[in-house]
Amino acid sequence: MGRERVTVIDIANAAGVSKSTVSLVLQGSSLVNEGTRAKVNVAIRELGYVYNRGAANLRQANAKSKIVGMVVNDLTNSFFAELAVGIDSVMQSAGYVQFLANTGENIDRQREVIASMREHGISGLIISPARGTEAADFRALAQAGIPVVVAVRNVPGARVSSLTSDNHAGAAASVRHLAELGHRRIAFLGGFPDTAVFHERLAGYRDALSRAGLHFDEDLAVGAAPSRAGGVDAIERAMRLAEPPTAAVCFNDAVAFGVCDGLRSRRMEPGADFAVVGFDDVIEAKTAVPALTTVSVDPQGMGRRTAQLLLKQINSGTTEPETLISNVRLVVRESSGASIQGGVRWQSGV
Amino acid sequence: MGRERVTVIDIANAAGVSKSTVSLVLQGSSLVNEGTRAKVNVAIRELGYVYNRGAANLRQANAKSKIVGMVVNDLTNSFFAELAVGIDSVMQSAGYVQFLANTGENIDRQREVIASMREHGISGLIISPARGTEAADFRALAQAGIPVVVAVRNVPGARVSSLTSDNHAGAAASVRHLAELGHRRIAFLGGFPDTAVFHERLAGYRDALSRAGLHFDEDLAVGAAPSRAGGVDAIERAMRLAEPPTAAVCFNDAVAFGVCDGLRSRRMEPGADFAVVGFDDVIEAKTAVPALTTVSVDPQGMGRRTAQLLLKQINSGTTEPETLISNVRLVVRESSGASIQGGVRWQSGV
DNA sequence: TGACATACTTGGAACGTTCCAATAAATTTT
DNA sequence: AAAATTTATTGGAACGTTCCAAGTATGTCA
Repeated sequence: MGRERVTVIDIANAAGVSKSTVSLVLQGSSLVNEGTRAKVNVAIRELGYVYNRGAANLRQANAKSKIVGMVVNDLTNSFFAELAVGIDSVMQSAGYVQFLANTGENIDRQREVIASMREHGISGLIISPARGTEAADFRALAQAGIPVVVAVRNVPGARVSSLTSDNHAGAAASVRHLAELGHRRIAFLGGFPDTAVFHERLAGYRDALSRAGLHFDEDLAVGAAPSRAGGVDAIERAMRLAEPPTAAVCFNDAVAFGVCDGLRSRRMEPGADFAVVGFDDVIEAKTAVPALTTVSVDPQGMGRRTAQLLLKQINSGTTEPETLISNVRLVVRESSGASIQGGVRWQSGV
Repeated sequence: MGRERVTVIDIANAAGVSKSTVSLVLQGSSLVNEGTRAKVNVAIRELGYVYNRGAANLRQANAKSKIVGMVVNDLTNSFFAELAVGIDSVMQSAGYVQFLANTGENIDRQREVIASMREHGISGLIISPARGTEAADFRALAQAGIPVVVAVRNVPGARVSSLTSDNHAGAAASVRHLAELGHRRIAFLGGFPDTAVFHERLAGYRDALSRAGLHFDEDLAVGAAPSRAGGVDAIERAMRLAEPPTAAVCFNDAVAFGVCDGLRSRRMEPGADFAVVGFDDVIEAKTAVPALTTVSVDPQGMGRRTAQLLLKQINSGTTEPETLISNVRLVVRESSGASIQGGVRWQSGV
């Protein structure tokens, strides 16, 4: 099995040239004669030579390693899986290969994997940070001149690039949609008030409310875990109000599904008796019953843009932070009660 | 920014010892005096030293690189995302870091990423191969003594380890379940007949059929793309038969969801008017309406086992192929019509 | 013809680590 | 007290590549 490694020297001998010439061929230099190049390439093929990037990278200390790191907080969430696919497609085309690590919101794991990736010589990092990530977690990388792009979630105070979705606009569009359908009591359900994402979405909600001539009722903004269970909880608290809402903008799709569950246990049908709007447009959103009206953020596209941003920073050698905001768009389906009419109900998502 | 790299020599000078001693400390050797070790560790911390695994790996040519590769055919499929998470958790604990690449069933991409990973010095590869992968695609790796584990899908004729789920048993259990509910016309829907997985599941279906005293009707086995659209297609063809089925074992969950869609467009309610069983137990299976009865293969657990198998091979230095089959279990939910009774319906999956 | 440019090719040093054989100092054995 | 053993430390070579300065032919110009 494990034969001895074939090196440039072996192919130099086989081709009757020096190792320097072989190196030039490998780099596609125009300095080398066509005939020599052909001889070398033959030898490469015949001996089954495999380029050793580790060695190459060791020599050119300053140069880039063609490896980037990618750290996500929860890969089982299809949003992040899609994000990863988007990033991967761009990186592959650029000749990069990527490390992937899942932190599962565990901040110690996150620190470990970042350190490990650094030892392996990544030339850039894309991270969807675990909850509780601090600016300090990126300081070492920044000091070493390794560009970092934070995706999806923001880390307050960190001087790194970021790409987030337009939370403000998304929430605002949801409110506008519900107001146009005639709703006057629109709730904002779910989410932890200690995150930047929460505040951005809440602000979009408030702004659109006042723009629609509705006043902001503090009781209608009910925080809860950004999960299905949190959604159940939130809708229950909201419906116990003296003047309950007739519609809700939810923090994300998971909350929206929970709200639907909660409504049903009160014998109300989402879409018909109460309008629900989500955020994220996860895969299940369009196949759920009723199909979820939600804000689509195109995770793959976001992944691609994130990758491009990182590549730009790697190539330019700058660590100057850049902040991008990804457009979102409201996808109207059934849960907001707008499209329920004759038959369409079962067709969507096919 | 990009300060000069701190090397063992720098910390050797700072600590007043030789680079060799620093190296010993880094490797946790017991040869070095406690006091010296402490001095060195202080210097490491103060200078912000980062271990250069590339250089280390270059020296110990034979040794393992602490990098493994992972290639999947479709990361957007939550099955593979979960598989990746399972692999990741084991690899992280073992101090490995993994490359991830998504091929999207594109065999050329697959070849490229495998080559690229090899240049980067992976010491093992886990792959869920793209359709059309041949044994030859792994030959170079095998020759270099790099262990390969094929997961989920088999590659005929390849002398590499594999870990697949027990397709035969899963399909058989589904049939048994449906037969016990009184169904006599049970269809097998979806899947491409040119894959090993298809044949294994079909064989399980046939065996269980005859064991239940039912005869195999060729018309009831209808192939189709293993996707939601394929499921719609398959159920439509099946229902047009002179003697249509009353239940179906589906190739996978995507097909099962398509079958549900198709049934509804014929005004039949899956679970009540027709029994549907899926395969895979993807995340959406339990939250769908009706919740899907399906064969659970525990993708995360499979990922963990796959990773363990690869680690074993890396550590033992053997490329001797090993074939593992992962247990499966039928999860009875609503779509097979077995559990619909008073209230439970909306509770599941919350 | 000699000076000079052009087109290739090359040996050796360097990158940051580990390993080996050698050494020095402290301790034990004879 | 010399020899042997143990305990700690070390300089230099090596891993596979790239880069640099320098080399050898050729061809061109005055």
